[in-house]
Amino acid sequence: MPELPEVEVVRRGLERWVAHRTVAEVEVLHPRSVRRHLAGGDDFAHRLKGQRIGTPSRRGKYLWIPVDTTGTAILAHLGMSGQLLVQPHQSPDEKHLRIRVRFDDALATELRFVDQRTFGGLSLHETAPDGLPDVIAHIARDPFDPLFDDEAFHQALRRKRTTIKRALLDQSLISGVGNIYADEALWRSRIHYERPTAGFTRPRTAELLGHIRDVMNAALAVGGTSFDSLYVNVNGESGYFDRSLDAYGREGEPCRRCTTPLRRRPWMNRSSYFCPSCQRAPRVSS
DNA sequence: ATTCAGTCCTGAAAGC
DNA sequence: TGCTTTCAGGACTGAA
Repeated sequence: MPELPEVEVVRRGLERWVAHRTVAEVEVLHPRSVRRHLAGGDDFAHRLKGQRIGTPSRRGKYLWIPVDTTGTAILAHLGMSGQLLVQPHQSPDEKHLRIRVRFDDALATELRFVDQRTFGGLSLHETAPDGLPDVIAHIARDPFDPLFDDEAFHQALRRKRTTIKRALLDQSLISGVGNIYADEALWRSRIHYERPTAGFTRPRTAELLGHIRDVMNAALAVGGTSFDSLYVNVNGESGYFDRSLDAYGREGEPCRRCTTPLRRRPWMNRSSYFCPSCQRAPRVSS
């Protein structure tokens, strides 16, 4: 489940292996993987052919590669199971290969978008003067963006009538945080996922942001998180951070702070993992 | 305006 | 054994 650290690992791989190459041909093998490209797969392939691509950027879980001189960029989202692989031409096609990009050079490698569940995809979009693809203008800066505004984030939390985990997953407030790192950062902060944001104090917001940055930095340091081999980075290597998780996926296992068994609660069609002792539920709900 | 449930998808694992 | 059900969940859509 790629979140910010995993996407950043992919971005770095793309920067190393495909930046500044010229596209020879694009093959779209599944229409759903280009569904955000409204003109369709043929148009996507045609527009990229012969174009030189630039250095990849990232905001939250989105990454994009500018297409030189066109004012557009290839936007990528990995969804749940997407991978961007750089593979030798002769490497056999992956079972869930959705898009292939061949290059006009002698490196003998191609870029492949592989995605079992097809929640992710590639598309081409116009870019704003700052380079941001227009369709992700609503995505907030992520906590590693130098222009992320901690104070503005705090004030936004205070204004909302929602609970903290919903807010963390709201990509228009803060981007890059998904279910896993939300649970991890809340555990580190000893905050229950249903705590209302309206009552957050400035120190509490600051501590939470600090833990979000810490846990994501730790994941980045080991190359991302992997649970079931669905996530592989651009060089085909899995991350190992899952062994370091303190909350996510640890139902019934002892809290590493207080030994209380962790709990799992169904939450918004997914799960929340927490320590019932360290992370006390707010007094009343609704 | 804001919040929130429903929807998409595949395959592993659990249930019967 | 083999079929059916459940679960994983990011982000968009449209309803309340």
